[in-house]
Amino acid sequence: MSSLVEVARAAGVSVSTASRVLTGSSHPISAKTRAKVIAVAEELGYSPSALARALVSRSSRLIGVLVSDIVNPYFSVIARGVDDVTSRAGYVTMLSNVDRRTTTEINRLQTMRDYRAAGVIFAGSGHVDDPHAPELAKAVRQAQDQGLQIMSLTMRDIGCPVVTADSQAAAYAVTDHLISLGHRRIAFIEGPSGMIASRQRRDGFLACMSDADLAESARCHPGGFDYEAGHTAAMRLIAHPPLPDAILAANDEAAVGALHALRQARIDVPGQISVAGMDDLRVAQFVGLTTVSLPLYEMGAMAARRIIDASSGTDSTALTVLSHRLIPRETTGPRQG
Amino acid sequence: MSSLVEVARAAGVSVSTASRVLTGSSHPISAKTRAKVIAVAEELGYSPSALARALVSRSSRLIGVLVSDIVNPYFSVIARGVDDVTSRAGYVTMLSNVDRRTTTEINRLQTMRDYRAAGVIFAGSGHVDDPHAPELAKAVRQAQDQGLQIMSLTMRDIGCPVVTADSQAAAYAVTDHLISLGHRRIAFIEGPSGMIASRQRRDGFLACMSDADLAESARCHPGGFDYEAGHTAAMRLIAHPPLPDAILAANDEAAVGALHALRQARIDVPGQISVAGMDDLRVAQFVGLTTVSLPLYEMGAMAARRIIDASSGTDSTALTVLSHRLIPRETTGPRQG
DNA sequence: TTGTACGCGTTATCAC
DNA sequence: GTGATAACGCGTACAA
Repeated sequence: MSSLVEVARAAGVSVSTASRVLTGSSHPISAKTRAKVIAVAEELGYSPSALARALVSRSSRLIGVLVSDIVNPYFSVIARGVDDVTSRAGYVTMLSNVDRRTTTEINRLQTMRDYRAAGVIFAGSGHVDDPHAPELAKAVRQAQDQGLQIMSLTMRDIGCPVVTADSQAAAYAVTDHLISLGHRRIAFIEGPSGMIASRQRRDGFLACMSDADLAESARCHPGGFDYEAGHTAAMRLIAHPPLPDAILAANDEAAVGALHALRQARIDVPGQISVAGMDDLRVAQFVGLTTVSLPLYEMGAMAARRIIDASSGTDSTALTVLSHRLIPRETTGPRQG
Repeated sequence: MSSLVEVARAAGVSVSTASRVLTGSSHPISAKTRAKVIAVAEELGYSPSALARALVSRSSRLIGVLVSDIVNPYFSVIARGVDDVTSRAGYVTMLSNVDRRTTTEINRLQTMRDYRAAGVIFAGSGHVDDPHAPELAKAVRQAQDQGLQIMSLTMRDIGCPVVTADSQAAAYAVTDHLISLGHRRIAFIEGPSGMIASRQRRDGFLACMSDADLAESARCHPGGFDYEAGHTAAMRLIAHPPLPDAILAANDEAAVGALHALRQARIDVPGQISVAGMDDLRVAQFVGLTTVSLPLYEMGAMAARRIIDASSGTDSTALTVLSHRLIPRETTGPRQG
């Protein structure tokens, strides 16, 4: 309700003096007036308009994060990483669900640009051969021209710095783990078709199989990133024997779906077949799923940190790859017989 | 980069005219100039400053939501409900994790007030006998005085409209379901101590037991809202036979923890013991957990809707209670023997 | 150490 | 139909 002028008037000082006190400026102020101003501000319940502040400083302390769906734990962990950094720095996190739609991403980026966000983080992966990609790239460029720091958490050609995990290498690592356990015929349940993330994970799987001279016994099956997809894919595998030695799903949730399908069919895991996933989300812990941990929290946190630091001058690297880690648990074991 | 003045200048018109065109005002404008302005704006990549706009209109199109932890699916579903409504209305969602700390809530509310948010939604439950409650209430009042719409998704005395579910009644409903299956000795694994939400759920359980003349065989055990808490509590139950007829956990995640503890101990569910939870989150579907569905998405969506509507005059009800629904699944069954 | 005055980008009021 | 101009609330040179 009360503005700086009102505080100043009530304290019997000029706006500049009040401003200097309230912003904690280094400008010298007598202890008397400082105390007076602070007291009055407190009494009037003064709330500095971040809007006006941003208007004059040409950049707000707002940081946007674009996720596919915040209900997906993959993204909520990222969002948490972002928010922990932003709020600790006095920034505010703006969240938007884009449901993997590039046009929605463009829209939301535009909106956040309208608010003169300090930066925007693209958390989701793009589509392979996305017809809207150029349009997105253009929107990104415009935003950058206006001073926004854009960051992506996946490899996609939108012309901005990237903080990511090497998901191909991660897929390679779990696959290698399965092979080292003696498994040869390994089925890969793919992610949603057309997503860059899906392709990377599959490529990692195939690369590892190929390097182990097992290209022949690698099988890729259509799937998705959710429980149902994993469940369905596993059901199909069960329906067409022989069962593979192991199943690797493109992410944990699908792996859990597959796991349950196997258990429902009374197939022993890891006795008869091993199962592994990717991401190491909470659900993987719950069911004791072997997986590979991706630095999701750190990706969000680091991207946010970059944006904040960039505002104060530091220049950011174009590509940062954070490391993953294999997490062997109880759903994988040595090959029997 | 380019402001309204620049667009106006480049189009050879006044700022007012440019503004009228770009805001889609009803003010009459010649088709010629309109087209010209639009073309120029497009070419210059004009992005209207939502900041300046909010400054003059004294309210932004920002809506804040305060959650305990966005990684907790309970809250991410709420956040999704909020964001679906806000973004469809051209608003932006601000997200903040407060880790159940009232002082943090106050801080974040303050920050969102600084941005002249249209409203702020408190998603988390408060603490019983919270010493900071008065301070929060005061902060809420100040925010309201400034025009912010404050909403709470739980019953807590902070002086704002509430959109919630009757969690006590929900707990009553699952308990009743267990009783109707013939169970008598029912153990309740409580939520985190000191939370209002925990108390409500326990009260619902106790009320139902009492109404069924089973107050004597009701047992409450300390627990929490997470997997580990449920797991630990169940382990303790297992260590001290006899086992109860059924276990009700304060939420789904704890119930899943308990479920796994039982399975690890080779105790058949629901053969030897029934297990139920509350919330009906995704994990409950996965494991076939009997639970009660709370309208979390709807709560978030409706609260957001209220805020947006209130900005355009409609007055909001003080208390709205959305309905829950019992979801019987495979972890509960009739009492044996 | 304190005060004055301008500009940030819009919208809205009023005049032409 | 169109165009000045005054707010909105703040930071900040510049002056005193």
